[in-house]
Amino acid sequence: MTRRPPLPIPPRTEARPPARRITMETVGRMAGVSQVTVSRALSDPSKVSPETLTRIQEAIAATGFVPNALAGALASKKSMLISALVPSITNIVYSGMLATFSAELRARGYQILLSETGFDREDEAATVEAHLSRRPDAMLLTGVHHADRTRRMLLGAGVPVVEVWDITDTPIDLCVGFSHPEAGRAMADYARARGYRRAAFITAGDERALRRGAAFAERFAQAGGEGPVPIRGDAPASLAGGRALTAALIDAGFGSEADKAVIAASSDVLAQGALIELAARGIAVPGRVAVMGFGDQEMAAALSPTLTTVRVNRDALGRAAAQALLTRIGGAAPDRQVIDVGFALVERESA
Amino acid sequence: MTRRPPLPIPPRTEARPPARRITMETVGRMAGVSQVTVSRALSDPSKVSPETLTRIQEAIAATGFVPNALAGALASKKSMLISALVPSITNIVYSGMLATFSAELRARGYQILLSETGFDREDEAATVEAHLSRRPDAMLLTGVHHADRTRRMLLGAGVPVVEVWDITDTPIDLCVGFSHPEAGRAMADYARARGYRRAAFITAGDERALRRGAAFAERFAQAGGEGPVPIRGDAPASLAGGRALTAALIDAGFGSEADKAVIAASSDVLAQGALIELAARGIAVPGRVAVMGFGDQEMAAALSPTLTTVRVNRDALGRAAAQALLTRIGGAAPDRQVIDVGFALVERESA
DNA sequence: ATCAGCGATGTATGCGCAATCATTACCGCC
DNA sequence: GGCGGTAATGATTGCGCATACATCGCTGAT
Repeated sequence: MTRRPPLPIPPRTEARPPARRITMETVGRMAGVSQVTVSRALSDPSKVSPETLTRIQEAIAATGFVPNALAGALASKKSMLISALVPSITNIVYSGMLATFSAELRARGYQILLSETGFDREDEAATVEAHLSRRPDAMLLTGVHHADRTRRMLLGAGVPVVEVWDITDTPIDLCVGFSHPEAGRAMADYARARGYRRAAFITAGDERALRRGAAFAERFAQAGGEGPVPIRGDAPASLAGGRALTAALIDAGFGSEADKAVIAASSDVLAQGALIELAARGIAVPGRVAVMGFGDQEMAAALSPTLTTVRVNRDALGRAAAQALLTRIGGAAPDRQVIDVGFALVERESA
Repeated sequence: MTRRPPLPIPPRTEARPPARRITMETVGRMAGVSQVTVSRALSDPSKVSPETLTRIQEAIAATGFVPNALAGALASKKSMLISALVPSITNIVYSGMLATFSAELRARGYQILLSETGFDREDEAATVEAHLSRRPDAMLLTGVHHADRTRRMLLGAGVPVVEVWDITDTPIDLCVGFSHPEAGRAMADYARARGYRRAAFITAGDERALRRGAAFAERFAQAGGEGPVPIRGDAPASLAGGRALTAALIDAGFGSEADKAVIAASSDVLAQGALIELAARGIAVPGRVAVMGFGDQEMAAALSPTLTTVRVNRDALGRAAAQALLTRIGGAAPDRQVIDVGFALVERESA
């Protein structure tokens, strides 16, 4: 059942008439002043007499003049552009942080140049170079592992940089995030404290998720958990992926014994997939198999059973990143180069 | 249980040394050629002798030169920037389309200037103006309802524009989307065809969702459905919202009779919330109450029961929008101003 | 009366590049 | 052997604005 109306549209718009270029010069002439005065009227109206200001504003309204920020940036060496590189904008984890980050900066007059870089370092380097050519006033990068060339370019350009979603002792410049191994260990500690004796970790393929998984597995074993902790998965996080990974675990005998078992996931979406698969198989959660997520997305509290997960404050992260950059742009040395925003284990019904 | 390590960081980085400005002039001097030759080497290497090219490339590598795209844009009147305005980047509906749109354009050397506009028209107008000041080569807008000022600015600027996610007979320039009333009616027709006698529509507050809801309600009644069709909701789409709206409906007696009843949602997320609430109340889906979603997100097929929904091809939408703009930028009049990408009703278990 | 000081404006310059036009050397051709 | 043609390069200009500096008229203090 598909609709695809043909919709015959009259070709109203031919090639557009070449817009007459309106500049400050044009506006100034119309208002009887010079270009500089128009510039001043826009950047600091208090420097222009009220009558002149009025005439200029009328001329702007009459012509529909919109200042050319490219020329402005070239002359002033301030682009009012902030560049942002994230692995994926369809992932709520990044888009949520970005939304706050941009809102914070837009309020200060900055605009956002955005690129997705996937999870590839060379790709990222090329994107960084492309962004640098726009002379952004600052740049946001995701993660702390970059190609050497990326570091060199950034250092050479002298642009304020903030790396987010991770922390490191050797930031390029600024850094806002939390420790992924710590988070993995916190999940393991929680699982052991609740008495789960066997565990599995299902994960997406991204590097930070894998580090959480590795730390989880190591700590769970150290803390007296039984047997090796299987780590499964390397696809993008999706509900279907969570279901499939869980199905594979169960089919392989995971959770079949009387032992209390827990499936830890690298994201709430994967965890949700696990919940669905377990429900479909009639396996009680957390009675027979428990489930832990990561991220504390909006849906975590709305699922049934509600999802025990790790909360990372995306808003705080985005806001801190924006503030750190603004401080840096302002010329001040920020009080801290590395800001650990931490995380919190949220106990709910699923584990 | 919260971790927030103090992490004392040595203040390694003081104010950065002011980067010595490297320009084509600098590079040229080092390579023993003029600025123009460097420019040519970058834009069309075939115009430069192989030996010269080598020397220039070495100089570029040695200096870490990155061309200034602001100056380039000013001189050439081509910014290689595409501006995109979406209501929300955290909504997969828009971010999914955007991902394809940007990928398509990035492959052609364009970069994306992104802003969220919420659902406010005046806000949008201000953002459009800010974007126009960067002299983008084209612009993407969401929806077809804009402030008069927005239309005027855009027309005046002569920038190629594509409006997405909706269609209209009076596009600003180009338009790629589908008919929301048609989609609402298609949902109603399907529901009636399946024999549901009573219906409710739960919705987010955005204008397109409301138009789908209105069309659904009208058609459902016309097609012999019983009683008025309640339309509920005006919050952002969320799982919790879906649960709450569904709970309110059930508490009000909806679905309590022997009549076959269906809850139609303005998005898959709301529908998922409905599924969860119904499951939590032990109400059989679709036996007692059926559920229909909208969007066919990845999770729709992974839920249990799987979700009957309306598929809109986000990739196709983003790709068509990008292609239409590229054609326009190339100076050609596109064969169609309005492209209806249609939609498809996907029949699954929930209705 | 005189001059420093201030408000309001203008002139001149250059940001870094691309586009246009000019120049040079060298090639083959009749 | 002179000429048109081409490849490789350079000189010049200006995109539209912000910045630095200059100018002008006026006020108030001395």
